[in-house]
Amino acid sequence: MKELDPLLHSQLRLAVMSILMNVDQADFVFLKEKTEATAGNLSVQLDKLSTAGYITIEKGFVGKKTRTVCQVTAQGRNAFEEYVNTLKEYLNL
Amino acid sequence: MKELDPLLHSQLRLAVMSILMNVDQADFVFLKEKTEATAGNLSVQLDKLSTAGYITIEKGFVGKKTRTVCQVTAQGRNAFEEYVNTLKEYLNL
DNA sequence: TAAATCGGTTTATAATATAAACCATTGTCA
DNA sequence: TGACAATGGTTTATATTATAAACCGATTTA
Repeated sequence: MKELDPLLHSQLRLAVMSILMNVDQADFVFLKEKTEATAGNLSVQLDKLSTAGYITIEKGFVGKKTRTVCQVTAQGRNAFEEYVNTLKEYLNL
Repeated sequence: MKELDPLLHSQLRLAVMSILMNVDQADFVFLKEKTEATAGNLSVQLDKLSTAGYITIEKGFVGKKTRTVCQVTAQGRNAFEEYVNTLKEYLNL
């Protein structure tokens, strides 16, 4: 049985990736609302995804407020698809 | 976003459940070979599934050797199916 | 200007997964 | 026979992970 990418096999990170796969880009606040995660947890998991090269994180401003925008990378997309395929074997889909 | 049953959202436990869903019953040695898990890890995870009521564990003998046989329960079956459905939402399947 | 809010990050803790060490019984073969 | 390996596990210690709590600087609000 193939290994399930441990970076994706985490509820919150998977939720984030799932959102980013459909949305082209999303900011911190949006992800927080959608996933209902705490800010701290989200921050940590975003870092991990970013360190792995699965997403990019851009910190900018909107007026005077900071804004953190995330986007899935090609590598992240591949990893996600591979994860889905592996999972299908586990689930008999 | 719905929660993913944390008892199933674990690589080894998911692998075990996946096998048991297709096989009516399986013994410890078989599960160990199929999943390539260490005996200790498998033992712990089987206990958790059993404590949760997702599988039954029967210890018996074949000749003089012990034999531990596992089977998925109705509750386990339901949980697995629910898990699959929830996951589909994450993966857009 | 004090207090609350926004948008986060850092850090401490709880939970989880995993492997290493161990145990009892059985087989092996010198 | 008696030492040693193998089988079929369990228990326990450790590494990893997830999570929330505490914190921080800037901004708005009263």
